[in-house]
Amino acid sequence: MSNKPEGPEKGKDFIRTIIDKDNETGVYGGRVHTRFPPEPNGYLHIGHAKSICLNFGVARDYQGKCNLRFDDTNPVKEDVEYVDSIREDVHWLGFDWDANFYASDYFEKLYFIAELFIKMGKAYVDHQSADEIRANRGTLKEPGVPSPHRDRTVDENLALFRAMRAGDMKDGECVLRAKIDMTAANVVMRDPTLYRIKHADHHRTGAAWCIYPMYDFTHGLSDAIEGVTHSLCTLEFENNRPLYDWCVDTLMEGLRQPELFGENAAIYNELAALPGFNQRPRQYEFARLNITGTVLSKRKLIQLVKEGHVSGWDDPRMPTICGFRRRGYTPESIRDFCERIGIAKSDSTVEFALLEHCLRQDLNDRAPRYLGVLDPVKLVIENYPEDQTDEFDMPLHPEEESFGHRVVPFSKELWIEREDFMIDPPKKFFRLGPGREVRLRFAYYVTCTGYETDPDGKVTLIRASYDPETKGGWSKDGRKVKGTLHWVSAKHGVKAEVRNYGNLFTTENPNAVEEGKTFLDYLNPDSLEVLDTCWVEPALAEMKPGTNFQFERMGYYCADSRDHKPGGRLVFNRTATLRDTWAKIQKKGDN
RNA sequence: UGGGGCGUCGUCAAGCGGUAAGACAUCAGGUUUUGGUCCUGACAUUCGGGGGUUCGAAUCCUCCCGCCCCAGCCA
Repeated sequence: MSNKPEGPEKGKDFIRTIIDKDNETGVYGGRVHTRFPPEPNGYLHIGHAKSICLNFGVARDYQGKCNLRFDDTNPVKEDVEYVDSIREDVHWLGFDWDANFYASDYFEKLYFIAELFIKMGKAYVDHQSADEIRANRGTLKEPGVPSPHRDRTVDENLALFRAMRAGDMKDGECVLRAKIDMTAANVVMRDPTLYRIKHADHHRTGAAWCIYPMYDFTHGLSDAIEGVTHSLCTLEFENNRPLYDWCVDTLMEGLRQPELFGENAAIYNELAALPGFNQRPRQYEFARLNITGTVLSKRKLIQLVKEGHVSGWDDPRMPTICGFRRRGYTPESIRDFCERIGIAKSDSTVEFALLEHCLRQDLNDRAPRYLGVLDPVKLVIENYPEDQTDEFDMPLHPEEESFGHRVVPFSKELWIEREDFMIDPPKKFFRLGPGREVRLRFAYYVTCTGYETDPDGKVTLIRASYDPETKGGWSKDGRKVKGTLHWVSAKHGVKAEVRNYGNLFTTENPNAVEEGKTFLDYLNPDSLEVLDTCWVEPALAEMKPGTNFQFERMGYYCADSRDHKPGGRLVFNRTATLRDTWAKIQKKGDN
């Protein structure tokens, strides 16, 4: 299809450029292996989608592999609820892992690697309190001071570490630390903690362990064990890369010293035989995703859920994958978005409008069209016979005939949108007003002959006459109308609840808040609008939960996956509005 | 001079010494039985700033400025 001239591919991100280079030099023998490594301590959000699309996308582009690996090294924060949701969300996004591992799968191996480090004189047990360790770590500008336990003998350290594992010590009594450099300019390298004691049940390993490895120790080694080649993470881990390398390098060095293996030779030989130790993984960092108008930090999302500011992780206003799913976003639109934003190293905030564009582009192609009146006012066609009914065959998609048709009944009394009528309309208003003629979509031309109001001046009923010669919405005489309105037959319409969602926050950047305020002070009190007097065409009564469609002229909607019941209560979520140039014109007029 | 990163259109983002891609947004038109879609056009003489190297610099050197990350027994 593409007949572009050859040459260096344009627009490739820096990571793929690195991989190209690696493939040229053959460091990994052409292998490309990535992993998506979430901690199961919360639900995935759109920021994770960026990482997922990158990691799985790279594997796909290079015929490589991508693992799903749960970084489950902190049992007190993690739960199976989260691992289940993460697996579901990754699948829903359209990706499948070559293997699903857990860091906890490696607890035994990691433990022996820690022992190896001790035997190499590269790790020691420190009995300083957490406070003492912090105090002795120094500051960003001053070096740290060595622990008084830093020079314990190998035998002493080994005995202590084994006692840690055996459960002989209480939480916090001591830790295993890497012996690196207390004066390192990079604070991460000042004898980082490798293992801590937690007498806590783990969601997978139960009570088997009371010591748990730290992220920095676990991550690179897990990558190496799995044969990962390119370990992609976000920018805030740049400072951790030297430690990542230190752990992998130290292990490789240790594996070259069989005299240290002792009775655990089997496990060390197994490790040495893994591809990850001949072709060691490298970490690369890219900028995490920020989107205008929302928050993407786990802490804040948890707060929104726990404090009840939203109905749950899958509240359609949430930037979580399950929130977007329930809102009606398609996986295709999210993937398209992730491709368009690119991968780079500069901190950036993408406009929400881009995501919405991707969504609309996808839904325009695939959403069937229906008629629904959300804020109804009655329209009576005075010259239309009382007991007559027309049945209009209407296409489900304006451009794509393959969507087929459905039949929509029409009768004397109809519901139309309240905002489609004005008693005293301005010149650019193309809709209904006294004496004006408009088209009822796919039905007839009607002319407004009168209206009624209540004492407050609110329109309660509109009268009109129709032209029988315009059946189907065409006029044989070539007469044109400026406006086309959607409608629902009052006699045949079905009642529905519509939930319109707006921005969760009132500010573009809820992360940058005024002094003394929190992001919660910017919650939009009007982010959810529930309309429970809507009338929709009969065909929608049997719609399956989760189905995307468009209410013509109103927006993209989907049947709610929790509350919508075919044949029963109908609940529709607004996924997105249509682009609205009329609203723009109005706004201009106001100013 | 604590260390590590980053600065190209309003927002993302290509570009890697040969004379500023693309997308979103915005604006102006056209088509239209959705004020939708679609189509057309406009939109960085300039790449954080100053010097320098070069026939030629967003790309190389240098100084300066701004922003982000790091002192968890979190990830």
